[in-house]
Amino acid sequence: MTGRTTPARRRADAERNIAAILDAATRLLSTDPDASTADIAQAAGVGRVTLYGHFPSRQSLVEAVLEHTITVAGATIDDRELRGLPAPEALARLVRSSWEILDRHGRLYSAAARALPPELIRAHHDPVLVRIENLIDRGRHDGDFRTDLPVSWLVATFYSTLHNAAQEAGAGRLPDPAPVLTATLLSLLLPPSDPRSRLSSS
Amino acid sequence: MTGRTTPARRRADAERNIAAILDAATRLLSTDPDASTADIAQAAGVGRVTLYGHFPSRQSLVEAVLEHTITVAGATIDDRELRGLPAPEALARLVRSSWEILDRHGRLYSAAARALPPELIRAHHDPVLVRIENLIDRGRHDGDFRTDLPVSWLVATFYSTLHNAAQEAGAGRLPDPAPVLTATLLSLLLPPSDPRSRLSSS
DNA sequence: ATTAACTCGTACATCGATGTTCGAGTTAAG
DNA sequence: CTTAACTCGAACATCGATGTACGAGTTAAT
Repeated sequence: MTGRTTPARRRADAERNIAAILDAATRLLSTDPDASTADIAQAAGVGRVTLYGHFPSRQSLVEAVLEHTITVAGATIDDRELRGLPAPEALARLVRSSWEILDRHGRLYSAAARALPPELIRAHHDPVLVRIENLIDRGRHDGDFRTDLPVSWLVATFYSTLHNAAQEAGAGRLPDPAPVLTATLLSLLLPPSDPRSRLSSS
Repeated sequence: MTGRTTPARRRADAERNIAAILDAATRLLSTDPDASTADIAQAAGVGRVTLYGHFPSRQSLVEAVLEHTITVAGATIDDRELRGLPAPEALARLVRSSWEILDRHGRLYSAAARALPPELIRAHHDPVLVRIENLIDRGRHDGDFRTDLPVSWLVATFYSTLHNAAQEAGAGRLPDPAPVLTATLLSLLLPPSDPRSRLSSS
């Protein structure tokens, strides 16, 4: 609820600052989930009081950032062109083009999890997560992805691996993440040929 | 430096409390990396002052916990019996028997990363991490594990997946983690048969 | 039984972060 | 140009966490 019930016409000035704050908060919170409002305000080139003028509490700011990130990521990860492709190819392209955005999305998501009550998190529908899940699901139905492991596990591992790659890349231990990431994710998702890596459906 | 330069004979009483504090700290910090000294003291059944009597600062406590965890994990993950086995089999057994300990080790490690300066972290040699790396390395030399991805990446992904499994299991989304985890890790480590999941060595 | 080690609660100083208030200055909008 | 919206810094209250000081009570060791 960042106040869009009434049009609430703001001055151009204010609008600009709100955007700057949101942007700075997104940037800072994705690297340090515990960034202070003071840091965020400074990074946005704005007084701390101004920040509180627009966001009544730190929590509401985090919430707005979450919503903002979900929107941005959802717009960027436009999968219309991926619809026609076989799932493995679609996933490879998706990762190659936007693993960074996906990772930031994931980080912000867990930053929000630290600062927001769980029910508030769950209240935000997350189209990105849904899309990933749909993609994996489609691959399974087409026989391109493995079906011996639960979908929820595959999705979780997908994000976990993404985050891991971003960490490693950030630490300089992984110069060119995209290809490595793609290979790893496909190893995870493609049907296992070796029986040792197949879950025996006891 | 938790003071083992001189024998420093302590009263049985004190010894017991130190153990209790260390134990409680390990327990709390592995779930919440930001647990307060007050919480830890209470969980240990000890006054906060007593805690500071043994550990001059929160930081030194975290450091002691890290060392303690490394020792315990190192003792439990005794791999003598795994030496003779082929790497994939060894890894499967290792995961099946001690993924929880490995995960706790990983969590504490990242908890320590939050509270300790990086150079202090690096100062603690970590036999567990080394062993995992050795195991993966051995598998690669034997032709059992893939060589198209960097070892450092495989190790990082190993831990990341472990942690992910613990998260999912904790949230009740993964009733029986061990087999799923084993299948996932082997998919990651075994040489890829499908060229789509193999890193093209450009 | 004596002593030294240890424990405990309470109280206090400090620090950093959140959120609020005030008042004076700027700036967009009509 | 006038007004209302907005911004800003400084100051303040509050809170929780860390770390210290004191003093009286327990408890292990010899």
